[in-house]
Amino acid sequence: MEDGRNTPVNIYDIAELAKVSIATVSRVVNGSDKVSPATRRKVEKIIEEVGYTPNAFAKGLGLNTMHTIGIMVPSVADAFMAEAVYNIEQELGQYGYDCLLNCSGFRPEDKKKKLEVLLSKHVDALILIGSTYAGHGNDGAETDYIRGAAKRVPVFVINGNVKGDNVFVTVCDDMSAVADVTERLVRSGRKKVIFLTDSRSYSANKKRRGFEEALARAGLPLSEDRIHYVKNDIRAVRDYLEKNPVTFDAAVATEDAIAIGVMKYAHSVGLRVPEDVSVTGYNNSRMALACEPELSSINNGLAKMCTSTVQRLMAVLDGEDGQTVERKVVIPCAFVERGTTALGK
Amino acid sequence: MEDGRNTPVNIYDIAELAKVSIATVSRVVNGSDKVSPATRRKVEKIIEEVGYTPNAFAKGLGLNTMHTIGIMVPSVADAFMAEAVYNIEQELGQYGYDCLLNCSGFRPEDKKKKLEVLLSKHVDALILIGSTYAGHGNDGAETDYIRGAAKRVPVFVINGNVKGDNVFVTVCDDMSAVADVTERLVRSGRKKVIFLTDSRSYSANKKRRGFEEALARAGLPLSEDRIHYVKNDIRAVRDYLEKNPVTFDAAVATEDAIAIGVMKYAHSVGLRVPEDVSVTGYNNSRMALACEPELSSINNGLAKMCTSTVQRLMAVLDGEDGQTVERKVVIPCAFVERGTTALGK
DNA sequence: TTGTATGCGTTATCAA
DNA sequence: TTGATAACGCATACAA
Repeated sequence: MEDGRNTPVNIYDIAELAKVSIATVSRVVNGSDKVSPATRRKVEKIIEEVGYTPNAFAKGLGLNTMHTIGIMVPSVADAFMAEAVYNIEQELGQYGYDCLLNCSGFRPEDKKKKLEVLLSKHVDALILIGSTYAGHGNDGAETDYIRGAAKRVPVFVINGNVKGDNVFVTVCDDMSAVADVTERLVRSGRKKVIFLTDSRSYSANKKRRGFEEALARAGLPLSEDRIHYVKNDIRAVRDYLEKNPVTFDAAVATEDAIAIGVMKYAHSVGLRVPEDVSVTGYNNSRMALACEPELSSINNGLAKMCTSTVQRLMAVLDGEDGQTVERKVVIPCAFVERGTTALGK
Repeated sequence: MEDGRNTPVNIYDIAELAKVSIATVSRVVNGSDKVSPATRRKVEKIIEEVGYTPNAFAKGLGLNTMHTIGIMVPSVADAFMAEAVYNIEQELGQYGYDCLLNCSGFRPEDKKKKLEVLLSKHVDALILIGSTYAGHGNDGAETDYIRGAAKRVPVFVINGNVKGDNVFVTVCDDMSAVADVTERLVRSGRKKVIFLTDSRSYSANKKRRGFEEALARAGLPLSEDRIHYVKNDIRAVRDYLEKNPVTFDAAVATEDAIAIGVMKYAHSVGLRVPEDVSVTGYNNSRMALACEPELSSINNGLAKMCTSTVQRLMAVLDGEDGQTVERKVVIPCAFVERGTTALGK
């Protein structure tokens, strides 16, 4: 043991060296005011000298918390998820909580398994990010595993609607956002607006409904070739459109990458953006600034969703168990117009 | 307590209900083969009925590990960091380890503080991602805090070189990669290649040195206006070039976003890519596919760096303390040519 | 194969 | 202001 590391020094060692009881050491470490200045200094000196650090597991065992929140996302490599995790991590840090991160993928059995892993580590609460955890937005069997988890700790879902006791959700108003932008495209003179998405999740379905209602309000037919399910991948979307000829003069996409795929297609067949076709993306990611022209995109208020989630999480942990904390919060979206549309006011 | 949640059931409860000792319950839970099938079934039945889960803190206290690795990045909102975290999380999960994630920012005092937070949670090891943690790549005072942490647990640094006992590093061969691509640009007939970076980190300095050596080998002068320090932001780079007129026919950037900023500038002043100017990026991120034409970029072998890191981490935790595990691994980079260069073979 | 007893390192209660 | 001691819940060496 000459390398200096792995020197397990505990509260008894400190007590012995300082010639006090472990209770006094504990008081010093935790900043109790029931310690005389003299003994405090004495104990602090020893602690400093031997480099004592309290054992977090023992502390956790006694207090029944290690101030850790479990975060689950399908993949943190996705830009949207990454930003969500970043926001949440920063906010939780402010309150002295840390993040146990878990990437579950999209397969239901994996989600369940990973959720169990997180729970087994005795986290204080769970935050699930992404509409993939919400099934189709109801309280059906597909989200039973979330309600199961909520029997143990409070569960917060971002961007998905799940009903259940001890389950709190934060969503954005996707439907209105898509309806608004679709309506504005039509009013600006576009005759054939198409809708592209990569998912049938709760969130994607809300967007689709917004699109369909806007068409209905405008008295436009909802033909089959208005709706397209594609992969969330620039090249895949371009290839899809090249292989499946659809004529359109505006495209509403539920992901920025999909929108850029549309732009790539337009470029390859000689259509000008926005003169010949308008394109709108979703999430207002950094990618929206990478293409040319820059992509108009819907900002879904991610930062606000994260802030609200963490605030309510803290309220719940602070013991406001029950009705005082909002079960569901809806954040409005904002359309950020750039060069791929010309909607005017 | 009628809501079913927060029902603390421990090993003693199970033992009592199953009429066995806690040792037997423990054996069942941990899959020991020293249990008769009959008692196993009996105990499992009770566990199932009352929904018993072992307390992770108590387990951690006894075994002195909770199988958790601390991950530190400056910001997980950055695409490169996010992908690194994703890779690592997936790999660690295979070995039954979880990630405590911490975003430190770039300020030295914050890095130290956050590192302390991670250590205070009694993680089994630390992984620091990004050359920002490496200072200037030496063993100077600026990285003392890392060696300090390494006195407590093994520390793994990705993309940065730090010397120290119990410190393991994984880097990519940035210098060769930049030197190679610069050389090829010159050979393809470019007269004035410029270099753009956003940092003076260990990694950025290696890239700069590669650029300078390539110029030297080609017998080209290294005038001051060859090297440019800019912000890692598309618009900022475009604005910078518009305000600081430099003539160039090729640009080597240390981030994809910087390269795209150069493309935006070229577009705004009517320069064609790649006919008038060649542009190369770094990290081969998804953004490289978003611009038009698609961006040639250097793939820094992130996936391989992560794999190597986790493998060696496991080796160290498995008790191969010492010399058997490689202290430093260098991963080669690969140039991915797309539409912004025309280097040929 | 099963049970008993102890240690792991805290915090908190209660006396002094 | 300080100290002794009991939880906290588990794993495990040792005994039976």
